[in-house]
Amino acid sequence: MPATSPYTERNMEKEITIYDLAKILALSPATVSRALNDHPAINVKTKALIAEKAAELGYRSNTFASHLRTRKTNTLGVIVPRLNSNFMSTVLAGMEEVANNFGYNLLISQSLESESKEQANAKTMFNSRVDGLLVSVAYDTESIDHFAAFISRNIPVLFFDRVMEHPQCGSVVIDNEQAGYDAARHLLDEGCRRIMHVTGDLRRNVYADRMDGFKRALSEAGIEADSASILSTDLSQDAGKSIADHIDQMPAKPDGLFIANDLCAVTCMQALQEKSYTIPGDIAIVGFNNDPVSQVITPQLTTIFYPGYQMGKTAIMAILAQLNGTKPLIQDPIILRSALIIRRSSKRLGDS
Amino acid sequence: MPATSPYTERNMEKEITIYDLAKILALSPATVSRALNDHPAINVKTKALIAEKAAELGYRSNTFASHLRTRKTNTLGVIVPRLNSNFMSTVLAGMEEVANNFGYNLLISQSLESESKEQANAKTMFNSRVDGLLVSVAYDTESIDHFAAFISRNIPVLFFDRVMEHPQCGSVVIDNEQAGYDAARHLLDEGCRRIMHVTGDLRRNVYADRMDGFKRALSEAGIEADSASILSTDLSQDAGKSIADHIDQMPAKPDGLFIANDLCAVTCMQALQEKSYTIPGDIAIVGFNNDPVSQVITPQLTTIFYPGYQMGKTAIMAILAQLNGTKPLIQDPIILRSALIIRRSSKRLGDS
DNA sequence: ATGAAAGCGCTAACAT
DNA sequence: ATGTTAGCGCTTTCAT
Repeated sequence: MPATSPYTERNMEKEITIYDLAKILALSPATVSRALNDHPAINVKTKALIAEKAAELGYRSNTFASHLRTRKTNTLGVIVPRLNSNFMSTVLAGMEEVANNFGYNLLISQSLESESKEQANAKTMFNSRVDGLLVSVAYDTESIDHFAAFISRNIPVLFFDRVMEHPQCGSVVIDNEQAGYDAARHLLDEGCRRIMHVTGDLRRNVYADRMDGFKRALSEAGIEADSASILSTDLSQDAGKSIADHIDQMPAKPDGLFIANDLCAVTCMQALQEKSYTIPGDIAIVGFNNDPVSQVITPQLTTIFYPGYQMGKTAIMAILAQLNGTKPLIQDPIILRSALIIRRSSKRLGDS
Repeated sequence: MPATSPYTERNMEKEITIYDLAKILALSPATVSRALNDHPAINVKTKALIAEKAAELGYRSNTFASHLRTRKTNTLGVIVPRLNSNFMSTVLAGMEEVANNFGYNLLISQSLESESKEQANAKTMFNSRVDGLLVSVAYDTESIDHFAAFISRNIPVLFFDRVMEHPQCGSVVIDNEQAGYDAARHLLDEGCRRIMHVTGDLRRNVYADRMDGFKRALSEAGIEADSASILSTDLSQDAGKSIADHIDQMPAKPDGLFIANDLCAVTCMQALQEKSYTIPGDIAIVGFNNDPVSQVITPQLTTIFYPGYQMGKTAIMAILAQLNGTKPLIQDPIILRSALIIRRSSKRLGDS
């Protein structure tokens, strides 16, 4: 075999094109193209003929030629902080299901909680010409300038869960303020009076809002949420241990603990138990996310149910609606229902 | 200016092409293209000039035109049974990291454990012209004909975790047989004599191999692994409960239990505890995967560490090596190390 | 070191 | 209902 150009070396089987099909069937490429796209003006019998031949010869549409013409990619970009959390992978599963049903592909990348990686991801997405972009921002993201290129080109950008405010961007969230309120209120109802809240980076809406709800519940109960009762951490498992140490050193220990993440809460709970604190007797605990671990720990962890799958599905539907012009722009955030799930880790009063 | 659509007036930033760049700089498109691709024959100063202007005008390469010419997409397809398991999302996180470093994108889809969905996914991947395909097959996949199109076109297909045998396809796995052996052997060492194994669909290598290892350990110990001691389920959480019911009804109950999935094992364990069995006293339990829940359950669950992140990274490296011709074809499966992690759920003998 | 020109495969006016 | 034709923006011979 003679030396060939770099591209012919790898795939030896020739690709069938609409020209091949056209020639074989003595039709024009245009007719073939229309038939393959189910254009109404094409005779049903012709369509059938073409479809059959295409299948027989293993024709496959060249999406790049198509995209080059149509300027549509049928691909949505997704940027998430991490892929490997139970919540996020559930969101992605929901997204994938809907996107797939509507003929869209997902280009997924993770920022690893870093704004600079997020910027790089955004750039890649932009160059990949995604039709729309779904983002849950990183821990330390300050600005959203890296999405400006999308916005100025009218490529829809939709934030979910960890959202940023922008007049041109939709968002899908849960009511974190209410969830935080519910959690704190529940602890109050169980008789807790010195309640501590462990939260994440307060630049993120999810944590700031939960804290606001927490404070509102306390203030309604006439309790001052002083700064000592709020601890901002990275909500990692390590943080869970540190929190237990911290509590152990406090002169006036809390009798209630609201931690904005189940994994962190569970680690903290175990560390406290090792130090011989009883849960919920000494300290009642509420987590967040309804992660599988929350049902496995003893005692089972009271937590907030977080509709990840539905959030993923909703986000895709919303951005597709925007793409198809079904809805001009979803101004207001779409708010999904979350719910307090009461389990043993917080039940201090009778009734069990 | 000719009549245009109402939208062109405002806000539609025109896409800059290499032709625009060429015209502005009084160069040819060819030079611009070469400069942008860092071709050695181009003057350094020219390159700098072009790069600067490109940045200034917000030029972005049209990957479709590029792909149309080069027949490379820099995209790898990934088909997994489900996105939302701790193991799989960890694998994907590893894949994404490496792929990203090498300038590749990931097109991810889930088969939802169904062969027909897997076939549809494969078709989409094929039409998307992925440069390579990574697959962990569905629960019920019988044939791999749906990957034939890739193989015949020399598009690398690499299986990971749940693999199929094919002379042209590489694979990345752990030594499931050895892991199964280790698990059973450990239970034997702890004094168990009536050991039961709960497994998944035996068409899948991961389950068949673990079972083989299990049987080998038992037979070495002179114990017959009769059919009654092996239970094939879907390894779901519901299955975990059913298993507990089943055991509760057995006349001669097992004193050791090896369940090929942590989530299932944990649910089963909780159900057994509810029935007042003590773990490990009455029944010692070993799971599989080292899922976060395994460290949270009381007593903590002995399990097999499964290097998900590394598996993801390794799989991408292997397929890229094949793509770049660095390695012609990885005939033998790449086997990653797994490890038994002994925790309290299986410690029946002293030493603690 | 740079340029001219020919496509890659498809779609969509604009014909007929 | 079908055909003609002109690009979409890029890369890469082959020339200079």
